[in-house]
Amino acid sequence: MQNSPFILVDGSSYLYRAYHALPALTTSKGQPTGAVYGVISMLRRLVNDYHPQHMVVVFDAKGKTFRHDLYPQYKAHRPPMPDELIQQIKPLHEIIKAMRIPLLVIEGVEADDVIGTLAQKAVKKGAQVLISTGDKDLAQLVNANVTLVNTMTNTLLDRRGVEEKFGVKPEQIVDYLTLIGDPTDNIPGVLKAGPKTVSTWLKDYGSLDNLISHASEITGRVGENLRASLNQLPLSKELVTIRKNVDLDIDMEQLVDEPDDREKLIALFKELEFKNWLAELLEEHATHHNRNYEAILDEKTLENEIQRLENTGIFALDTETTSLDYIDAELVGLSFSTEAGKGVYIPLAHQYPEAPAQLNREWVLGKLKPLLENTKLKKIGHNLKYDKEVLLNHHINLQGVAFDTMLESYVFNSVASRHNLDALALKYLGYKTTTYEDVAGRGAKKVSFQKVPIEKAVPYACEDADISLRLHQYFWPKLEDEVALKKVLLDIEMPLLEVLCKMERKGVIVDDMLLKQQSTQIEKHLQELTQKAYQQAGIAFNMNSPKQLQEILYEKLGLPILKKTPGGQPSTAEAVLQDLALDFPLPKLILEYRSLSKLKSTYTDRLPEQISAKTGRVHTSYNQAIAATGRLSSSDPNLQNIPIRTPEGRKIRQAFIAPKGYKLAALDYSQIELRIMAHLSQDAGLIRAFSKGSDIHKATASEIFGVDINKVTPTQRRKAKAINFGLIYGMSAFGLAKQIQAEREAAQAYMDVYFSRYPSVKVYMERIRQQAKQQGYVETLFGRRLYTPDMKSQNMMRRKAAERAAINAPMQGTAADIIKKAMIAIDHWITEGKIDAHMIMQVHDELVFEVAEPTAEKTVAQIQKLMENIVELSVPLIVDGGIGNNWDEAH
DNA sequence: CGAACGTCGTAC
DNA sequence: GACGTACGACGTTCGT
Repeated sequence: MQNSPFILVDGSSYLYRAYHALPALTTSKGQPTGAVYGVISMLRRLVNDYHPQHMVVVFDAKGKTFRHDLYPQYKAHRPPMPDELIQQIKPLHEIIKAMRIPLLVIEGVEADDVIGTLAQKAVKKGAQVLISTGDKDLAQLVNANVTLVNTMTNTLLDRRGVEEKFGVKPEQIVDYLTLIGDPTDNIPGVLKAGPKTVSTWLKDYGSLDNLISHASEITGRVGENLRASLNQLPLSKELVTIRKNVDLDIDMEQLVDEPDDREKLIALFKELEFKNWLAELLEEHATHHNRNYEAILDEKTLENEIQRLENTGIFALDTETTSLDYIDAELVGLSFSTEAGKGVYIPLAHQYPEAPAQLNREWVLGKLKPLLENTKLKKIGHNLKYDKEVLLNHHINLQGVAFDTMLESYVFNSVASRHNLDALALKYLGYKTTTYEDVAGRGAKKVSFQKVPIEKAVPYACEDADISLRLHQYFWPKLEDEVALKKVLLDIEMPLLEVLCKMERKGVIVDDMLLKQQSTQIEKHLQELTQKAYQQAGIAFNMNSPKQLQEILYEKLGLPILKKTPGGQPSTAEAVLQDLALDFPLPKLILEYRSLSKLKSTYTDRLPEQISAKTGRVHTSYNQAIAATGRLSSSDPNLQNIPIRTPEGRKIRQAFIAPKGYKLAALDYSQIELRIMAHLSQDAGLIRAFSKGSDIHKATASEIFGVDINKVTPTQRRKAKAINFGLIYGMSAFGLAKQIQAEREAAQAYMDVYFSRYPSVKVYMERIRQQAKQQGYVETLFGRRLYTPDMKSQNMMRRKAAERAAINAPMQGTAADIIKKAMIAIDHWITEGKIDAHMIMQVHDELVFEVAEPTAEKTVAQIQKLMENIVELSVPLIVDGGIGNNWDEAH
């Protein structure tokens, strides 16, 4: 480093070259960035290659220079700088400043002259100078101490290099350039004298002066041209000569490359969408950041740490485990953080050759148990439901779970695509975390966390606790300021975390023998269907492949194309096949095949595989921070989409059974979203219908078809039902038409009549649209917020979709809030009353319980009351309940 | 060979 | 183009 050169960068030459050489990059907003990118990548390379202590970037100033005074036609033919280039100068200068590289723009002189002067000064101070430029003119500055580098082409030019390239010595470059001239700068040379001729002349005569004295000796046309140019050559020489004595009031010692202004640089890279550099910067940010992470490997340190955590009273924690599956997961280590930037990691079960001795897991957990189970010590973490479950595997019941940053993020803005720690750190803290893949590998190379070396595990694990703490420090003040959001977090989501934890761990018994029987039956049926289909098609094909099916149906058999997929392909979707099935046999077979094959692959085959060997039950994961509206989602397996609508599908529910001495009870809210619509819109007609306890679809049919409620036909009710559901989903007349197989105009007429009968519903929908557009979000009854950024999208489709989502969200979201509140209340009631019942499943508007047989009826009746009275609306909430030996029977 | 994507189908 | 919210199976395509 001591010998690092003094680097002078000819910014202007690179700016032009980058602009012309590189593709015209722009940001998504259309700001041109190609030239900035080119110049900055060149600067970054220089810094990386040379680690210079002294460096300066020089740009031409705007306006005239002394050369214009000498020669008015100087650069007269230069076209003005293109707009796209002008726009890039400011951001470029800003980035260079943020990189803390000194930047010079001197009025009245060109960058070359500044560089020439600085080079001279630096050499006098004994420095080796490296001039980075794309301009050959600067070759005149090369000497024993000054070298050129073209960072774009990666070529160095020292004395020998100059001789090789130009055929003359560096001292002769000025004369060389004078004789050749420079058409771009409008500097005249000798006509017809190019590089070859001129280098020969200079080899023979040594210098321009000597050549001029012997001008008469030069033969031919060029000789004549030379003699004709004699008068203006001195001027040309003056123009091409780079000044080394510009008056610069600059202290060379101050031209120092300093550490970046990270924040500024991050902001600029974000703005210009230089994503790779941004990521790199954030990564460095993480590794270079002032962090204090330590492993705890001895008893004394652990005891001190426990004392410290107790004294602090609130801390973040995270667990490292052997598996993502919370039932099987075992602890590999634990991390804690009490202060941003600090963290400790207690490795407990790292196993690899040369792994250092770690504290005994049982001993550590014994020590930590009082701390973790202390309700007064507040815990912060990210997705603590998982940590709580893992700790339960070690007989520790984590208490004092005060803040879950995943839920904080979700309540703060549920629309964010993901709420995982890495994404949040980047989004809200500008912090690039070390990912699990970074320490444990990915794909085939992925190893268990046990195999991760402790020195790698420490920064990873501590970071998780540390970042969670910092995220809490970010979110909490913002949530505290918004009373409704704060309540959603503290009164709904945080308590629900505990309820879901119990439900997941309890699991549900699935009769695998029954499902396997069903699989066998389905398989037989599928075989038959396949054979029939092959006969119809005249060829064997993969019934599961939409692509092959498409070829058979539309190309081979020439069936009419009724609809195309968004990708432009003829659709083989259910609705389409249903239409085709009216006239052709194959589509009907396919439909039957598909529905059975779906049942088999997704349910009857898969569910038995998902029974835990450890508990003999199926344990789903309820995800609390996925659905933008506030609903839960379920996965691994998804127990929220078990079939019910068809008899064959329904049979799968018969495999969900209760243990001995218990029954399954299912309770669901009747028409909850429509009731919420009645409440939110305060539509008198709708409220009246619900209050009377009418069949709501019949009531609607009675209104829109103008018949007595007792005279409503099944068809009328079906249509009314379609309208009711369509409203909740923001459906258009087109959608409704398709749903009820009517003309668009007819559907529109139904909707018009509906709105005239229920005018407040129309007002309400319009109000929601307005609200979504103006304030950018809509709310549930309890103030849960859903942002609707696409309401202002230029894209009509996105805008319309955003409108529908905005209309649906308050209803779907309020329903979600209500059932969540009910779950919390029921859990509380079961615990307090020591009721022999377990909540085991939630399916959006339905709760499923295992209830002890003798008191099943009574228990269900009480749960029903709790559910119905959890909130008072302008219309009654009705809960239907059932009890049975399996889930199907319980309905 | 696995990741990413598209299509389809199940639920509320 | 046209119905909101999810999860997941399967096939296809793409890149390592």
